[in-house]
Amino acid sequence: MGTKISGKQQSILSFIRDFLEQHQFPPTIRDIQYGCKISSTSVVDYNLRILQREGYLRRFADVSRGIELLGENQVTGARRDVVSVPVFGVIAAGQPLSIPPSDTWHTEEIDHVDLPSFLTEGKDGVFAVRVKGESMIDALIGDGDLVIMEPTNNPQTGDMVAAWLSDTEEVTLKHFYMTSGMVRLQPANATMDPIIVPADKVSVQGRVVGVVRSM
Amino acid sequence: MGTKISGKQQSILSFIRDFLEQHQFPPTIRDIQYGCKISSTSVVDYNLRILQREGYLRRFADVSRGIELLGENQVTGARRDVVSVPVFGVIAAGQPLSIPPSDTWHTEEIDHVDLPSFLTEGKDGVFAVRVKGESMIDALIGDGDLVIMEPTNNPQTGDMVAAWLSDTEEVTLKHFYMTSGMVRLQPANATMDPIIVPADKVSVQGRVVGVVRSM
DNA sequence: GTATGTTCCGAACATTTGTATCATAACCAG
DNA sequence: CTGGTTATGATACAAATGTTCGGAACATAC
Repeated sequence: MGTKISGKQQSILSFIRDFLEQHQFPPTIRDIQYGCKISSTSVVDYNLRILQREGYLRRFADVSRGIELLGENQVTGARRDVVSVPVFGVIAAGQPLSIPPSDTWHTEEIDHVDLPSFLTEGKDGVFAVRVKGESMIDALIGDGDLVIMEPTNNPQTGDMVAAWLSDTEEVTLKHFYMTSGMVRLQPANATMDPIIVPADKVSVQGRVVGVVRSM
Repeated sequence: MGTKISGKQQSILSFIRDFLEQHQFPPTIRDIQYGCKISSTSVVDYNLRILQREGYLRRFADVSRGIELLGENQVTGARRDVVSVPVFGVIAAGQPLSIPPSDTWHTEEIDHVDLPSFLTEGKDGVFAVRVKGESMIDALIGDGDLVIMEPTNNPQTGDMVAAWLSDTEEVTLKHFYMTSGMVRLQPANATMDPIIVPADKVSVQGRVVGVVRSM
């Protein structure tokens, strides 16, 4: 930001921020006028133009309340870095994880948790599962951890996936490698042996994109 | 919420949510009209009244874009389930972790990350440290993980703490037990041996309250 | 069928609200 | 002081936008 801004501009900026906190929409020019005890709408407009030129905010012409705070000033911005994802019951070694159809995700029955957006960036349909038991310690995942997953049917080589093994009837979290009809599931802990099974005995239920542990 | 809402109302609601995501202000009646392919503004108004009556949103009479989403639907707003915490460099086995004074936390030099509030609930002065290296795998913590900590000098028995061992000059994350002048540091992995050292050779730098892993 | 309530339509209306204009004051360098 | 830019004021205008209203279309119950 090139220049420093005047006291009046500072006051306008923080008024907009406060207004945005209280209501859920930006103020009008006149809201700012009264809020900052400015004598005329044109003065507000004048200063808003400067604030825009200096990169503090963005305006939309002819749009009522068309003010968007930028960068540091963003009030909703911090909250915008958050994504609410549904939590589907528990995942344990001995039971498949059932994923409800996505149109039911927003009912009250399903618990949600807010996650920082860097966990879900670029992913789609992300959901979370609570881990029960110690069966996934080899993936550095313990009892009570929240595993963040992205649904997928064709994982990339090396991805950590939640895989259902139809032979042993269990879910496991391992790194995925596909080689000529066979699937190798490699524990994150290198000292442990991989599982190698025919591709048709494995169904991948999702790709692990993150883990959250709370103590 | 008492009644179920119609498909059109559902569509209006999610349009508002999407609009709020993209811009930083709610849509006008006509925005909704075109966005949801509704034939008249009065129909939008009609359905908005219902949505308000059912508690999905709140409207401000005669105020342009005077729509506020409520509860579940809230995109931006008085939502406080997120906390922004500072991230202090890296923590590695071989180096002490230096915690800057708290009055410098909000400068731009320091990286921040938004965390779901359930991780920091009831805690004070929470900060995060990025883990480098595999030295903490016995605590189910891997390379690149983000460890969330609460500063403390007198940890409770059983807490997982970040401890600096002055003898070996290293930081380690272990469960803390104090017995008559001696401190026992117990790895989370039960098969590994605890470290037992005199209390004056240990300085506890913080209590681990959570872990976040992103892949 | 009739009756009744809900949902929708189109258009007109009234207010809100951004923008433009012009004049004046304040400031600053020369 | 004098010319320039910058900041302020008051007001008017036009576009954006919420609201209203009579009636049509549709469903549901009697």
